[in-house]
Amino acid sequence: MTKVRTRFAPSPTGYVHVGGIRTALYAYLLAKQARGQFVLRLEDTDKKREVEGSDAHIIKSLHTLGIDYDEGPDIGGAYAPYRQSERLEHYIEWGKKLVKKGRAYADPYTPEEIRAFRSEAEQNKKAFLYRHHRPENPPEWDGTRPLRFKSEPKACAWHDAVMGDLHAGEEVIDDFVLIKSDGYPTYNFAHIIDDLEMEISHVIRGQEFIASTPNYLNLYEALEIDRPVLATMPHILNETGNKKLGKRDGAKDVLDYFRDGFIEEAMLNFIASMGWNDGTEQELFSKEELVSKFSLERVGRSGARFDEKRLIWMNGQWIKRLELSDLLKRAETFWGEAGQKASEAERKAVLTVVQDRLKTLTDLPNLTEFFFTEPTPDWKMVDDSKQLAKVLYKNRLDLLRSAAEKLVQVSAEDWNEETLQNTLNELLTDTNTKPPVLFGLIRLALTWAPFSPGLPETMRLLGKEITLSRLQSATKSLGEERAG
RNA sequence: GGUCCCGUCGUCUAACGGUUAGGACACCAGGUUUUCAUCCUGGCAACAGGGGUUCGAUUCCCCUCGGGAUCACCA
Repeated sequence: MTKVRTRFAPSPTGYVHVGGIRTALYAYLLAKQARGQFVLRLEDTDKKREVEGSDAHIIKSLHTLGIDYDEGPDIGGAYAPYRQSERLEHYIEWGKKLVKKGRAYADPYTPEEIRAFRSEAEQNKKAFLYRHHRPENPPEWDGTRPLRFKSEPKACAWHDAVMGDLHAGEEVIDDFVLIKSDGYPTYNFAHIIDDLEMEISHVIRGQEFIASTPNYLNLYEALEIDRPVLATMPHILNETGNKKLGKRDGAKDVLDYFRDGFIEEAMLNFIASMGWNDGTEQELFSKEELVSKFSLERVGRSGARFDEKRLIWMNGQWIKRLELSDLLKRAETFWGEAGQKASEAERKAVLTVVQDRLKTLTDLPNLTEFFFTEPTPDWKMVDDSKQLAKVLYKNRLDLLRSAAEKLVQVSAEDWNEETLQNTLNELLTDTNTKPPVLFGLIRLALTWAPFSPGLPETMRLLGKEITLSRLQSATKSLGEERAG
């Protein structure tokens, strides 16, 4: 097996969204699976579009997700530098080689002249091709004019590891710019040179590059070099499914998902499964499993929509599988105000009872804050509940009082889940009430939260004293509610 | 518009000529003498359309329709 080297080559023009991450992830998986290398290369050849700090942001995104590269701009490597702006002499050198071979020439036209050619072609309803205006005696290339590729138009067919056999006619072949007048190469040229020099074996990229691939093929030929394996990913579509996911349309920065309480296992699993599956009915894959099971052959050819509901479900699944100590660490920045101040032991105890219910870490305050601080009664929550809304003021009062009277009899030593459960059940018969009503009311009186752990668990953790005092303050607030 | 790619439940997908078209998310209904949530069980729900090829097409071919990408001194 030849060695596998893949790369992720973003341009530092901002953040990375899930589409970009998926491309990076697949390249990473492919390399790791073959015990090859995954490299990060920054394609910063358009200084106009460059966004300050985005290289650090991209690096952080990859680190956060655990997509670790073996070589890159910040860590170096045998093929350094990994920033295209630092490799300019390489492109110039190859450009000169092409000139010498008669396969590249300086562009003598001004931008205005080219615009004129273009509009003329458009008026005649013909596709504009620069090569129709190829100059007979181009000036010498001195670096101040664009260097253009002298293409050899012909139909071509090639194999793509994901898309299968692809083809295109000669009408798509043109004399594209290799090196711009500012001395920087275009993507079209730079990526080919870098992939060659960095010995990249597999190029994994988005569908938007299919259209220009025939031109790359033409260039590989002119350069007389072997091309890497090409693998083209279908796009990830936006939520409405009518467009490729893009920053302009509000595609989120992947780092935002972490801020929103998603964890890396879920993100990786979810992103990988948009367009890939192993053919079985398995839904949950760890990074290690992805590395061993991934294959380009099983990547689908049609675009996938981003379904956040599924991500949320998956996140809950992964949170559930976390070791408690691990969850504690990850939850650190997500606690509510009071939870923030609680001791580690308290947090741990609370986490134990809520772990199964967490979908995202941002659920934490809602689900736990009442354990640490006195909740504010909100009778609207009672009225919003189908069963509870029907329970009248007097009955509410009676139920809360009976609950307090009954629970006060449970001794501190017996304040455990089993006893509490039994006590609650007795209360059910005593008051001749249906569980949804009695327990629903007590749950709210104790937590005033939209959702919470089981009642006996909650009461045990709260302790006898707090449980009783909350029942009392609920009773009191009910009185005030009525008066007001 | 030219060129190219794609088309299975609402969504992510399995199927590589013969299946009651499978799973998951979402949704709905029950259950766990306990609410919300979790969990369990069940239900709803798809081969874009039309022609071929074949004993037999979701699967192969053609056309139509639909969706997307791309046509820069951006990547």
